[in-house]
Amino acid sequence: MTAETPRLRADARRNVEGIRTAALDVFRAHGLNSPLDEVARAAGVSKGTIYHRFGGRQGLIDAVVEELVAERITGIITAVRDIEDPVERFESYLRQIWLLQYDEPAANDVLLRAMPGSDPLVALCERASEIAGGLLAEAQATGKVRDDLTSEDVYLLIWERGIIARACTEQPRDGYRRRCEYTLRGLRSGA
Amino acid sequence: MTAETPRLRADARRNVEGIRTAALDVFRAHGLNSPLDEVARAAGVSKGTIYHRFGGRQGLIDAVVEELVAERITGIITAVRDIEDPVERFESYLRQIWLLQYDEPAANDVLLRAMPGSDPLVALCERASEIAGGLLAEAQATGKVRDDLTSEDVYLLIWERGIIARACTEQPRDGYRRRCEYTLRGLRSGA
DNA sequence: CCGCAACTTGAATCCATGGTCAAGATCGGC
DNA sequence: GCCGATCTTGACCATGGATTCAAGTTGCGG
Repeated sequence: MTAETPRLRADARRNVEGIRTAALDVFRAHGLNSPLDEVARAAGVSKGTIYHRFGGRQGLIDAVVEELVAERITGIITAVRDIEDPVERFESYLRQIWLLQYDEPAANDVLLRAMPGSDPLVALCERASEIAGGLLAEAQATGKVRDDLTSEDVYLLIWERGIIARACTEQPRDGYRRRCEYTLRGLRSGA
Repeated sequence: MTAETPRLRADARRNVEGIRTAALDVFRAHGLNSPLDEVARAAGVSKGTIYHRFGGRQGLIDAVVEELVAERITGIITAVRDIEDPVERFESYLRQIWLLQYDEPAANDVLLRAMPGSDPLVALCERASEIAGGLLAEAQATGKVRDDLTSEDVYLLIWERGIIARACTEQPRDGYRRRCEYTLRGLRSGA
């Protein structure tokens, strides 16, 4: 694993690292659809180099996604496990995912399945979806969460938030968060 | 008012009408950002003619917006007036606006204030916002609607729905509607 | 019917982005 | 140090939409 490829020339290795770093910055700030030109500029190379080294946007994303996003999402998944109350657990999961979508455009792109070509991403999304389904079922079992809510709904609620978060750059985080709470509140069983 | 402009030649008048009609169709179907090419094709003229006659997208929009959208929105406003229960009235207003946003991309563009240059649109939006504020206040007075909800929130809830509706083309109307209900439900006072 | 003003056209320009590639620059083994 | 293999560059093409305008077409008053 340390040297599967014939080994790169020193300058190439330096560039690969520089590009990865730049991509992390740019993607974090503006999402996975940022112009590659911008990444190139940030890395101090020309975009041709990115295509040469990573084969295009998809390859570049694959090369940084783990560090960029995966740990954030798995972090939420594990953090939520410790919560006792199933309702609390379910709501906390959604809340955190929704905030992640606001805070990290790149994570948002991943959750929106904006990159259907990337295997690790798809896997991650599916894992998250399954988890959400489980949390939902447990929460519903308490009778405190609407039972007409489906896994599909939850997926779509996340999708909707993603769309919003994308457009939200200007909007203050606090209002966003509050409106998330309203929706969350609406998922509880009726009075 | 019948003939302020020197009077158009017959073919020009015919074209103006044709373009207006085509624009109504196209805008209704794909929103106010549809390529002008498409409008031109539908009208059987070249896009140059649209620029010549209307001075560009903005002018074209101004020329059709009344017929396109205004009556839909004012229709909702008046329809809602007859509802007795303030809570019901408020919720019905939101519900109908949200569905309008799904059903008519053009109306949605208007509500999203996507065209800040057009006076009648801005006026219409402001009127709608005021109405919404009033409905909210009355609904809150019953104690059945969260009193931490602000007019600003309501505006933003509509904005959020608009963003979603824009991206929603594929999504079934029914799910959209259901998720609207969830949010609506979340606006009621807590248990 | 003429002839000009009014109209229309579509080719041209611009912009922003994704993506490619021949040619020149540089590394590093010998 | 030399020279070929490896890298990088930046100019180039393509796409899709907005916008303009010179040149050609057409209505219509006289």
